[in-house]
Amino acid sequence: MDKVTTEQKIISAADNLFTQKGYAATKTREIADEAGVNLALLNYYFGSKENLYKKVVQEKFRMLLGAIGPLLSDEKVSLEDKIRSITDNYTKLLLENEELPIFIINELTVNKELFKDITENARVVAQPVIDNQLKERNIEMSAADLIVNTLGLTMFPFVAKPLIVSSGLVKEEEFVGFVSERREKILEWIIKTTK
Amino acid sequence: MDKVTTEQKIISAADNLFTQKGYAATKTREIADEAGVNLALLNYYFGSKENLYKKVVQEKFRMLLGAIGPLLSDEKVSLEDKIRSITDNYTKLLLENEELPIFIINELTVNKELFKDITENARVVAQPVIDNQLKERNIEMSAADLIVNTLGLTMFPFVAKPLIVSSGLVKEEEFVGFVSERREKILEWIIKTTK
DNA sequence: AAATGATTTAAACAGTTGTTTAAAAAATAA
DNA sequence: TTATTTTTTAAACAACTGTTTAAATCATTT
Repeated sequence: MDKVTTEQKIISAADNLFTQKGYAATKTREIADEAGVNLALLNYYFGSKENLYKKVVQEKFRMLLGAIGPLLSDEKVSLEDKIRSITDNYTKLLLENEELPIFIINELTVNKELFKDITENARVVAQPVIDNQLKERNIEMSAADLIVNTLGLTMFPFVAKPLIVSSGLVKEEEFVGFVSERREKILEWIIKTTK
Repeated sequence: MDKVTTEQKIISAADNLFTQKGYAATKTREIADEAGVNLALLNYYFGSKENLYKKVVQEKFRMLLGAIGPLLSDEKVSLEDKIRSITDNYTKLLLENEELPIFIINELTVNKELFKDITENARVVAQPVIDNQLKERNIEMSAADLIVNTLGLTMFPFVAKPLIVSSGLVKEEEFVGFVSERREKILEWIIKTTK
């Protein structure tokens, strides 16, 4: 009873190809082939390549922001828990979607126009809350630095994976272990930097 | 006496467009237009679009690796000086070439084939040296973590700039100040994490 | 000045691109 | 069943792609 609709087949194929090769390098005929579907059906169901792309991008954005967005601005969540949430949620998410940050960042750079409507709704209002929490505990670091450091230590290995692996710093087969072990260390590191 | 050769005009235009929009989205006619040069001259001087692209990529790679490569494996350079060199050199380099890391990382992901010959010559052999320096000073951190942390804290703001700015964490006009101030703090942070 | 080579040009080439069309097939409703 | 709508198909479309051609222009050498 597994009825995969034509729309789903197309979305899934488009997802694979767009995240792998980017917007411009992905051809509509490729998507149709990978989906095992007639070319004209892309336009029948989604109108245009650009529209199909936006569908994929919006979903990726939700994944990336939904993983931490609400948590950060919650006053009842302690600083430690926030940091732990970021590292835990993102390490888990990115292990399952290694291509996610590169795709988001690159397409955000290359296709700025296509993203405007999405990013305008994504403003994080967490800064004042975190600034307060830092002040209460007499930590002199800014919220921006704290968040960027936590995100950087967590996400950078995934973003720079091709660089890290090709330079021999971490071998491909060690990568999962490498980032998994970091997950536990990052909270300790971050706490040390605030003292 | 400023004779800019046709080759230079083409390379410069190609550099701009490739780093801005990636390989597939950049059209040869665009490059010719931006260079103010006849379309056929791209092939006359560089043979093909792919060849022209490789010229640009190799130069970018040299910039990114040349900035720290030799330093890291030098036993006479202390750990502190290595970290300081990474943050200083990269902050300076990336302030002048903000698009560099995204370009390298993305094209390394999307156009793996085009990079094989380049990356194979780029192996960093710094790990054993740094591991020794860490052991001598009774620091329990691994070389991989130390390098990834230092690179991450330094480069991540540039890599994730579109994300950081569009989320409102740091405003566009504050960005230069933000990364400049981080440059001095990163060494302190890194040292704290090793204690 | 004439001859030779390097550079530049406009035009054309063959293949690819995203999209549309009109007819066929399949699914649903009457 | 027949009628109607939805889905799928093969073919065509016009525009765009990277590249090549052959002639024109320019610079250099004899």
